[in-house]
Amino acid sequence: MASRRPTMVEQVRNGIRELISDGTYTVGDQLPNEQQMGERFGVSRATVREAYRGLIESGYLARRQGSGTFVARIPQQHALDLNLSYTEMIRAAGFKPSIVVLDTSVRQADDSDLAHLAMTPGEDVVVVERLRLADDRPVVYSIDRLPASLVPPDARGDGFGRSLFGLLEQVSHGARNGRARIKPVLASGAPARHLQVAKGTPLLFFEETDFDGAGRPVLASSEWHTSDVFDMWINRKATLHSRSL
Amino acid sequence: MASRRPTMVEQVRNGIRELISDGTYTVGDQLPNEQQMGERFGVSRATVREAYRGLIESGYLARRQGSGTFVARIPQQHALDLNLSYTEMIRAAGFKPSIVVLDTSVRQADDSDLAHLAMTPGEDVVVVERLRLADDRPVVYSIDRLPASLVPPDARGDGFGRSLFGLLEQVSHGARNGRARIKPVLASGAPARHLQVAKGTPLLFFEETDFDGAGRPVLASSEWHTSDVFDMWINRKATLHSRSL
DNA sequence: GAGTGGTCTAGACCACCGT
DNA sequence: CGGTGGTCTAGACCACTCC
Repeated sequence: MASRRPTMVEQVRNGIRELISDGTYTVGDQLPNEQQMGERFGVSRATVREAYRGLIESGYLARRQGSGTFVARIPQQHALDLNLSYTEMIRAAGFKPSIVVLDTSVRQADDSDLAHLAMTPGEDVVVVERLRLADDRPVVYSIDRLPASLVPPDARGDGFGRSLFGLLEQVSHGARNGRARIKPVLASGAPARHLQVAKGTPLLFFEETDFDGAGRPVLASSEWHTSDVFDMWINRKATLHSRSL
Repeated sequence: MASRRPTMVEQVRNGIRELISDGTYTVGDQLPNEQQMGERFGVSRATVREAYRGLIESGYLARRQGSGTFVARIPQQHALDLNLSYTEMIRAAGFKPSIVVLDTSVRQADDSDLAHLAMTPGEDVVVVERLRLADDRPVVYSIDRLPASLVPPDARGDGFGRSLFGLLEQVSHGARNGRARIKPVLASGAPARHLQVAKGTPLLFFEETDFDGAGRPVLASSEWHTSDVFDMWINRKATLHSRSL
């Protein structure tokens, strides 16, 4: 796993991040235009443009045609659409994140697994039940499933006995994008018990599938979220939907 | 308001959409590579790349490095992050959308308006209370506020008496992106009554601000959503958050 | 009108994927 | 290995915003 030489775009992107974090530019400021920034880093305008694009997509910058590129007014670190990692979200919201593994097991894939994880009948799935905490307050109770075939062969001894959790961490770091169905529900049973809320408390329920870079499903999760510790955000944008499609 | 000449990128984008909607390529198919598609439309590779990029961002296509560009497996028309228009979402989910205006009024901006809509004390806001239906079943009850200053001068006669709703339509079509805080709540009061659900039914509550192309807030909404008529989706993606920012 | 981002070209080389 | 997308350059002109 030799570390790759960073691309020009990455170098420029990191350079810009540094210019912001060291206070050279701050929230609301206009950045140098694409040409000037290119000269500063010794790259072409197209390269700066690509670097800016990435920072815009992750919410750091905002572009306004005809006027300039600006440091975004609102830090959007814990928007659901820009982050797959609850650990990061909790940290970005200003809390200390932690995770408790409640249970781990291995079983045969059921119909839901076959559908969500593109598995074939008879394959095994690994199931992990976890609780996430923000400053020791429970905020997410989740049941995660992943194909056992994603386990490296050398870790498959005695029924995955050792660290299913480490495995899951490894898999979830490989996840690049996901698709969540969201739904409001009333707390009851295990979610209510683990999140330490009264039955009937409103919770957010997510049914999510995460995919790796190649578009393969690697993780299916059912998650129950409390809403009182920190806010959940979604960035929305209009896309031009053609009538013909 | 002369209609602009479509750019090459737009032409290519529409051409590709047509190739998909007429069945030349279907879900899961690999598209011609960037070079070939460029030859087909008589444009450079960079132009095709930009067209592909837009279609990927709106969920129609998926790119896999080293293998190709494909028609996305899953139509994502009614994902919350890719669509600002509930009318479109309802339609995409296969229902007939309609809207009932329950009430319209004008009042002075309160503190919440000042904060969300970047207004100055003493300005007026227009308030519209609406109910959206999917095949005549109520699905969203909302209270929308917008700065009265967005009303064209010639429509400002007698306290905006005529069609506040048409005005809101006009403004909301100008909205390009938004930011929603989501929260699960229990139905009660006006939302329960208008959505025709029992008190205590779990609802999704959105507190949303929408912005125009220049980043100006144009619309602040409080929305209560039922979850039983159609599903709400969020597309999520991992973004590389630097530790320094 | 000056300055900005938006589009576009032609060509090059690299990194990754599958066979 | 061949084919794909990913990166990068140098230069040009257009469209928009704001003074």
